[in-house]
Amino acid sequence: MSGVAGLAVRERRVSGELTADLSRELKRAALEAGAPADFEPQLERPRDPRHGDYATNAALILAGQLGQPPRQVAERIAAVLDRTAAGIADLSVAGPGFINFRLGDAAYWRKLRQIFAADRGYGRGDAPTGRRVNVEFVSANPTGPLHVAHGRGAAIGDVVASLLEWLGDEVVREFYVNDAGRQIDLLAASVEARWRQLAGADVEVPEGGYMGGYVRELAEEIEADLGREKLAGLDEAERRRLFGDFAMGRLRAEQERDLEEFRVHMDVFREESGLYARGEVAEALAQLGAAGLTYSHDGATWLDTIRFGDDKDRVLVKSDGSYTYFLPDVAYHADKHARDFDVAIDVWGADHHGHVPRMRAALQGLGLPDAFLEVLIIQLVTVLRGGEEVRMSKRAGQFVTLRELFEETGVDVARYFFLMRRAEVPMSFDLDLALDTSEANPVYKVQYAHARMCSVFEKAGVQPERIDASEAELTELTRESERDLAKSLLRFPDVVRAAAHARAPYQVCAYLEEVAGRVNAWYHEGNLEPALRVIADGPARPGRLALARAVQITLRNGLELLGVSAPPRMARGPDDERLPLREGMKVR
RNA sequence: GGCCCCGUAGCUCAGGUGGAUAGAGCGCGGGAUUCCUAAUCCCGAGGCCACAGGUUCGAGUCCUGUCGGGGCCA
Repeated sequence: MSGVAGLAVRERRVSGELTADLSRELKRAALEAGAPADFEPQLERPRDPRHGDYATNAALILAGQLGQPPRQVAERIAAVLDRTAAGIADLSVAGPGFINFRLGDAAYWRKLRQIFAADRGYGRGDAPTGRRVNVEFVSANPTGPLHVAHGRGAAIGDVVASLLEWLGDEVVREFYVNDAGRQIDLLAASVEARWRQLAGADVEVPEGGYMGGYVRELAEEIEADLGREKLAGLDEAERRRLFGDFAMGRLRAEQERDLEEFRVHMDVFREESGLYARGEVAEALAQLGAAGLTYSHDGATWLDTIRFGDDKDRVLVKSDGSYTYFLPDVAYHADKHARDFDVAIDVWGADHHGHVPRMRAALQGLGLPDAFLEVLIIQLVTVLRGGEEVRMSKRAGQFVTLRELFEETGVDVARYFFLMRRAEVPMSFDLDLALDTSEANPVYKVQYAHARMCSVFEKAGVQPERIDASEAELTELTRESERDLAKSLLRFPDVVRAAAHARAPYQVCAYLEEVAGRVNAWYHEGNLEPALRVIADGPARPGRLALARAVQITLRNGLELLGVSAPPRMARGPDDERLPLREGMKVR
């Protein structure tokens, strides 16, 4: 969506107090070198760390304006820059005209201490933004269990919501319940057909009906609950309605229970039937008509969406007088706006991406701001087992349910796997990898790095909450691995912000894996040289324990943001015991 | 036929507003531990960034077209 891309904040571009002095002095130097008064030099983190902690391409940009070679401009800026005031330890002009900076250690250690103070708040914004955001996701029809594709949307929607909360937005997690349409009638008819089959009747599930085994179970349940005689005594329409309500109620409860166990808590379940009952659907139709955007053709009522960029107009009311699914959807979004949200983020499956232009068009027709609606398209999920795709067919009622998936892999693994890929790329969920407890599995790598720090504190006999260190103590940390690790930890707030703006949880996963890698490399040095262990006695011990504490806080907060647990220890059985049941997952 | 997403190492994927020698994990080859839990770490091999043009001092990145994979709509 263009709205999303336009909002993207690049994490490589940096801001914040760590570089405040440098930014200020750099600008001063650039002005002295002849830059226009409104010139704002950009700092970025070089891809290659050997180029320094930060770099600026200011000279390359100014070269054109000044009519001088970039390197000459760079040299000039470098010459007039006050290195002490900028807090830099080192500077170089390189490549086509980049200026690279290395900060003095003091800046890092000063900043690291703030992690202890922030603790659970580390990574969160420090003030509410005042923005109200509605994140609508999953929104499965109440006609069957949630399947794996819902799981991907659930995990991503939930974490996008969390990311925005961390920024300081007020966020509502919402599930839209399509409880009023044709699908519900079909569900009722399907249950009824199964119910009649129970008595030996020779009837078929209707065309397009629901074939899954759960439909038969529902029929059995309703008969057990109410008794066959009572059901048989009802007139057909009434019985049909009863079946529909019963089935829907059960399925909705099951969906909600699955989500809760998947650690997704919805604040609001908004029902389509309520939109009708409150007259909001008719109201939306009237408003669009009053705005002169509808017309009659072939007995149907059409919405002129072409004028807002759709490729064809859309039907709102069919020639038989019934509404299309599109009209209540429009009313629903108007309802979100009426509930005072500043932004509505819809998480949709790939099969709905074609609906985006018409929805935007309709909302524009209602006078809503274009930026109100943001749509996140989640691409398909295929499940792989033994390298083979587990075939799913909705029509035949065959699919792997979300519950089956997370019961087999565990919620942590399932959530993390859904989160670690960009939403707009189709993903394959590799069950063999998910069930692998070795280094191949990134979830465990991150959790393990966290557990290691917990174990260190236990060994050291210190309470992590009490750990702090003076700047002087931190200055004892002189190893490259320690400096690298500290720098990674300090990026966390920037990573959260960038991931939030890009609506991209996967960036948090990538970051946590990077931190875990650096933690392990640092820790490992102690395996080779006992004097380098975190808990080894010596002048560096307080600083190392403090660094370990900062790691613990950062990884724990990062995992919490993803809804993944951060256990204090990782229990692992012997190799032959770590094979969960591969046949456990049924296709239902 | 129209529209959307994607094409980067054997596999799964990062690569930002065009910028320095294109990265990670897995897999593969080699090495490290009687360890503060090795669920780890270190080294190595492995690339016409699908293809062809264009814009630019500079293109994996922007533009056009072609091919290939997936999806949506008729």
